[in-house]
Amino acid sequence: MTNAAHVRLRRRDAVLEPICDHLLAHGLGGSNLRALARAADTSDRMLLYYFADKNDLIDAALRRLGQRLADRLAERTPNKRMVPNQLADAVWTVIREPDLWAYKVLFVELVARSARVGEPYSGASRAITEHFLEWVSSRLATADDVERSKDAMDVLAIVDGRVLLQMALPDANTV
Amino acid sequence: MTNAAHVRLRRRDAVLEPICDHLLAHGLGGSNLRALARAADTSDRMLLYYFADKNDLIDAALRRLGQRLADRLAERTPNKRMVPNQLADAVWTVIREPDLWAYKVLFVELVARSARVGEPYSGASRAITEHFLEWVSSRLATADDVERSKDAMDVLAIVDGRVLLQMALPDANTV
DNA sequence: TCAGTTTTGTAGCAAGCGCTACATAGCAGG
DNA sequence: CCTGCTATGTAGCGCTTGCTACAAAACTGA
Repeated sequence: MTNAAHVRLRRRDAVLEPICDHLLAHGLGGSNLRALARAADTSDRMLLYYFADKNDLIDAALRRLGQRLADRLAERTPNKRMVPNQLADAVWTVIREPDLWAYKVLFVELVARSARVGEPYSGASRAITEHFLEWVSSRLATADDVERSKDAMDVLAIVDGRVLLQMALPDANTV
Repeated sequence: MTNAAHVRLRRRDAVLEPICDHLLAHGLGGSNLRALARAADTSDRMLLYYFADKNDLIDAALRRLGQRLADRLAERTPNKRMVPNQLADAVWTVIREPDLWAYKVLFVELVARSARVGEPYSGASRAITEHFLEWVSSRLATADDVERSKDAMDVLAIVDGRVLLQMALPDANTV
């Protein structure tokens, strides 16, 4: 019956939200099935009923987090097209707010894993990055398409570079 | 007797080299005591004889790796003082060579852990970063001291940003 | 040679992990 | 009410991990 499958999908979807929050708060390393189940007020047994395996669950959660980050950024960022350096500064300013900062910390962990472990991390990190790049691109004033996508990569590199430095030297005089 | 302790220290030192290599090749996540022992042609039992515990071992290895990275960079980089963008490009060019690239991948994993786990990762990542900053600073043409150390942070941020982007999108047209 | 110390091997513990087998409870249609 | 499917709890397996207990070997100084 299609209805049964449908209910399962809705449940799956609902459970994903608290799991994303747990992921943000404790990172990939602090997210085993039992802890995630507790966060979602269910059991590890049920998580593996909704999702094929842990990778499937993590993949879904990470993609949703990518979406959430882009949304929150869009909300808090001036809605006009800018020059690369302007945009980088704007994003950098917003992203240091504590709730958004957690996304970037998680992202760094994700990229590290994607380089070592591969799936599901590499797929998710690629998707999130491309998604982010697209959004950055949409806020850039650069006219030429090719040039604009290059600029977008520059913006992302600038922001991520500062993020990494800030993480390594938490109390350095921030730029 | 001092001699015994001395021998132990030498042994400790010798064992560290292959462990660094293993760390570079397999990352922190792929480095449990048994694997590290195999790499160093000894036993986990002996590693815990030379070092207080795993954290102690990892800490020592990471600090040595920081030293090694700075040395290798110095070898392959023009020995003259440069403007920030010049230096960033020079470092970026060198660091993409495969053997040096592994250092940066490991560094990203390290920073991710330092933000979540704390010691020994935060101590090591701070030490490595400061060491690196000092070296960058020594290659900068900037006259004023304060200004130069700011420039050094810029250089590091630029390079690390490109590293992270490259890791997330491995087959993107590199800048 | 012998006592005492340092070094090393063997074996295994306790905890955590992803995942599964099995049984039950709940609910649907006939 | 009965039958069959869906949903969920319980228990635990097999594996990995950091670390340790214990004893034997190897060495050292007298």
